Amino acid sequence: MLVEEGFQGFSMNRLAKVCGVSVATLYIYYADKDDLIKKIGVEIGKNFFCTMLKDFSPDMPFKEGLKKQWENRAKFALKYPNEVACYDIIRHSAHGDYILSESLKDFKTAMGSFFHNAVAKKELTPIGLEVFWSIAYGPLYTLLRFHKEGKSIGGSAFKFSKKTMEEAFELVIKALTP
Amino acid sequence: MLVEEGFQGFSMNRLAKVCGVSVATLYIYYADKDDLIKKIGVEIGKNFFCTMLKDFSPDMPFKEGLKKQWENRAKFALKYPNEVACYDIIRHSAHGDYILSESLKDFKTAMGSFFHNAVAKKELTPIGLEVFWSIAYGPLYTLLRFHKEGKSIGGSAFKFSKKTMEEAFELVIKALTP
DNA sequence: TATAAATAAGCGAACATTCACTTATTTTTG
DNA sequence: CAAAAATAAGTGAATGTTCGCTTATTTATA
Repeated sequence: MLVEEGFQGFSMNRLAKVCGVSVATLYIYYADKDDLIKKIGVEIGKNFFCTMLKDFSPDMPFKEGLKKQWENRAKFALKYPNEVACYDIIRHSAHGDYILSESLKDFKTAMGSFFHNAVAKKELTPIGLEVFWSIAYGPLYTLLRFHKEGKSIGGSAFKFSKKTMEEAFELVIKALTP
Repeated sequence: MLVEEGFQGFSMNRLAKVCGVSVATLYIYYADKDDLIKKIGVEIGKNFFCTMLKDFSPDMPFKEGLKKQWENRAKFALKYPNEVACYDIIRHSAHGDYILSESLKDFKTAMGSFFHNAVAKKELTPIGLEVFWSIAYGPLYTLLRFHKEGKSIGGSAFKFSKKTMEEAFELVIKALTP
């Protein structure tokens, strides 16, 4: 409902009707509407970041590790487009901060280590953490947004593919490695 | 109101009260709530993309042209944070597609020319348009999002600066130029 | 030019509907 | 049969929207 109709079309009464349960039943499992939204957001976020770290270790060689993260991220986006879209909506709502801080908890430590390891091993140009992040993931996120919207800049049709991803990935590596 | 309280806290009656007019007056100028939101979104979007093209020409040398776009984009984000945040909220609502297609109309032609010119002049590695866009602007957008949220990955405080922007920009140029 | 007619702009109060949430009752389960 | 789970049927408050009416400005008429 959130994805298809946005926050405006999302209400407890309508949700209950669609689910085939009474409104009151919702309030057995969730304290209130905010609680429900938060819990959905956190649940998606947990899965999201858990998937991101699959077969990944902060000790991996930089290029290999980043590639794995791109693959995991892309796989999740393609497999669960609704969940991703829903997460995006909730993150852009008033609960955004809470959701993010809650779901990033485990993820951020792993990423911090990965970054510092790579710099120490001289596999990564020493730059600010934010700049690193923006170059390393910004392009991927942009491509996935194009895919979600079904079209790229200019309105022409676009579909995310392994080939597109690898083309972008090589350029990112070119930018980040000494 | 949209920025400070989100879609949930935004109603026609409250808007009218804050504006110091009657609710009925709003309906003289806007057909309904959706119409009002759309028109605000399109207005911001038009300004947004107009600013992006200030002092820019598709014939400029690639590096110079891209730098100008980065500067224009960053300047707008820092000067009108509320407008940008509002635009972001509306774009993530049910009206997102309409707003985007409406405000991108003029912008996309200029960007297409810029891209093709640069490839023809061999100032830009020949790649897919979407890959180009993702590398060229993805990092900037990511940095501006960090700035808006006031913190970067991991929760540490972050403030967008010219220095940060230039560090990222040089890496993007490194990735995109032959 | 003075006055009447027409139009534009705005308003408060009300409309039906929907909202998040609750209570009192019934059904299911162990 | 007792506890837990689910429900139907509400609650008042808030929602988007409209109605009948007033005030201010412009245009047309005598």
